[in-house]
Amino acid sequence: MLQADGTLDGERLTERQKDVLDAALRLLVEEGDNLTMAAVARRASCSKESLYKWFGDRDGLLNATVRWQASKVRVAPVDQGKVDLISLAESLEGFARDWLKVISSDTSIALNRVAISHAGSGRDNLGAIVLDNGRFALAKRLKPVLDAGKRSGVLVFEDAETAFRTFFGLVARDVQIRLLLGNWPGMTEAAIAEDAARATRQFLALYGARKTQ
Amino acid sequence: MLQADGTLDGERLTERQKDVLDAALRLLVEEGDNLTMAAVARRASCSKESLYKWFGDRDGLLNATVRWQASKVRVAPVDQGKVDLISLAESLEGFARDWLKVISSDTSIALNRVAISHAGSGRDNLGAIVLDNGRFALAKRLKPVLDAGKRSGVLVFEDAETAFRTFFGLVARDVQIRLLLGNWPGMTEAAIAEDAARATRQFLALYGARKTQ
DNA sequence: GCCGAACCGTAACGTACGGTACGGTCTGAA
DNA sequence: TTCAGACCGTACCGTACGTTACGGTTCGGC
Repeated sequence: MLQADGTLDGERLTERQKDVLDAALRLLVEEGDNLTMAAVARRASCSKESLYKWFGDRDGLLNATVRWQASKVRVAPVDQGKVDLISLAESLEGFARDWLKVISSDTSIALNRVAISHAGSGRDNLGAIVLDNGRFALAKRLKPVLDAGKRSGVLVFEDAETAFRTFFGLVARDVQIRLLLGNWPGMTEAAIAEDAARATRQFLALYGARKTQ
Repeated sequence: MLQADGTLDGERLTERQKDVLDAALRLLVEEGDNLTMAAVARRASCSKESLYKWFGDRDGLLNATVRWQASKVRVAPVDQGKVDLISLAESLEGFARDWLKVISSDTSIALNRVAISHAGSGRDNLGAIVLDNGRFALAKRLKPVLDAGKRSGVLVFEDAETAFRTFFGLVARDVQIRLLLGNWPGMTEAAIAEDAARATRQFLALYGARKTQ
């Protein structure tokens, strides 16, 4: 079983269980929400009995799988040393690239799909987990950068939250919803880079102190 | 049965069938994808046999329901007469308000959820239908406005598609994905108006010819 | 009034799948 | 050697639900 408090959860998992969750995750990417307990057991070469012993029930398994993937994506905080405009722009562009790469990845799409499918039905909603480790984690990492830019006079805004959300919108646009709905075969590396650059340029045009360049 | 060609489809439906689809739609909003044929029949006061006769199978019923709702949202094209900046801004703001109202509505959330749940599994993907009548329909209505603004010198851009997508991103930001994932109790009328105004302001700051005001 | 079509309500069928039980195997400790 | 625990594989159970079948009712046309 997995602890219910929403705190750190990568712990308390044996290596075997992690392997099983990896198998479940791969299966989730391939088959979507209509995976069966038997299929997971077969893929992971474990017994259904063990699945139920470890994760309680199907919802528990899905929950653990989502948490397991989330715990893998946790990233290091960024350095706030440099605050000039070009380094800030580079930082923003990096964030944009990373985010686009994440939301266009197979696993992100699969996880968001299953979380959306279960929205408002499962007792513990996967949507909150996905959001916490996706959009909200991004905000938590990006806001210090924005604040640093504001303190150093490179950026000007009053509310960091709305500034972040504007950046978010400029980066993501309609990409995520289209991918979730099955549109678009997938974004190439070049398209991601171009989109990130454009979004950064537009964001600086809106929130940059003065167009020094 | 419903014709398979993706053309206009509000036709070929008797009033009775439309009532049934309305009932199915309400049930879809309430219960999500886990609605049962029996529940639809009970809610619509019709027999399961009729459901199967009219719509083939469960997928067919879902498909018809989505198409039915889509056919109801079809809107009139906008007038392109006025092209000065303030009327253009008003027009954009109206689009933004409408779009925010749509994506935060119960039925839109429910339809997107079921379309996402079935992405890549159902033989006819609901995702395409939802996109065609949502994001793509919006683009088709908005682009003439953007082009008119460009011709009259109020807006300056090279590609209408990317301009539209920027506007889309500025309006929607993280609203839709958060709603689909179960976050946010719902946007108030005031918040929608404020967001629409902000998005329009930002879009004009990026694509307006010169800040005449 | 009679007939067939359309339809309602309900009962029944088949099956996929969540969940459980159980026998067999391995391992590590006493 | 033996015992306990963890685990695999598989068979099994119960049920929900998609799908079909059928008797009864309404209704429009002759």
